[in-house]
Amino acid sequence: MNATTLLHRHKLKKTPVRLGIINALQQSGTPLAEGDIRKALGDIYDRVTFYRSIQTLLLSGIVHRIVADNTTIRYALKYNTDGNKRKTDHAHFFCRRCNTVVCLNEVSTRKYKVPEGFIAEQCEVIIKGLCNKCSGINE
Amino acid sequence: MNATTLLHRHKLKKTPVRLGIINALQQSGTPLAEGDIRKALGDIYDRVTFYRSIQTLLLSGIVHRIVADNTTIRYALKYNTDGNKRKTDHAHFFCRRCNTVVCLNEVSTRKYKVPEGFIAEQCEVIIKGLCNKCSGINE
DNA sequence: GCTTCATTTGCAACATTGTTGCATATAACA
DNA sequence: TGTTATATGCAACAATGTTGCAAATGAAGC
Repeated sequence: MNATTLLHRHKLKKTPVRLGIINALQQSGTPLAEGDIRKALGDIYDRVTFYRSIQTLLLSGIVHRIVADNTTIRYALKYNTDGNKRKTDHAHFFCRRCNTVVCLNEVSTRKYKVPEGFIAEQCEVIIKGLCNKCSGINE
Repeated sequence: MNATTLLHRHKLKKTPVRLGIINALQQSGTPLAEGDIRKALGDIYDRVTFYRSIQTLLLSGIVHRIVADNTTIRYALKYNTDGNKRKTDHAHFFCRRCNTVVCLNEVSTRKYKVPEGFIAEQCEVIIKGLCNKCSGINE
């Protein structure tokens, strides 16, 4: 599904930044950081504009934010290229060597039992280690 | 186990900031943010000093950092008051209403299967929702 | 295509979390 | 008590994000 349709379905105005963000995320296999996305858009948009646009996309459920670490924030589309919504409850992998974040779409997060009186609404799982490209490299 | 012994066992100098951080975390039931800890120490130490001290405690394995959200960072002791090391692989709960973070010591993180070639070293689980104090409150 | 108007954007400023360099102060040990 | 490696404070900077306000623009109707 293309960016225009996606925005239209969510009743959002078709602005160049939003289109650019969606396209950049669609073209990238992995979740991207603010810097990556703005660079992909040619570094012509203000940081504030990026943050407001990504906020809109987050609230609309087009994009989700992955906080792998306090300084490692990535954004990923919630839609596959075929336009189907991805499973949202998947784990994420963070490679400590190349800093890449990978959506492990096939790894569902488990249900955890919380103490009496607590209400669990959401669960985030970040697995840290070495990715397939870095695990073979001697350090 | 008192703060002095803890530092001594880890071959760390006994400085007022380190002692203060450990005492503040020991006295608090829940993980604390930078601001909470520095306030508990009377707001007399520089932020840089706090960060360098907490870094030392993190590297020594006395303390661990919980990143519930990019703007919600908390620190907690890895030792119980009896001096025994806590299980480190426990889930954390983040209350979206009162912003409290709770170590769910009795909730162990599960083992997740990662794709071929990936090496999982660590796993962080953050469960978000309402804590026992906030779940009963009508909003 | 043009007008209108709500929405978006850019700029300036500020907040939070964290780091680095360098000079000074201090804990620990002999 | 003196020595020395380590800790601290201050100034500066970086990354991530937010808010206010004026100017620009997308979308819808005519």
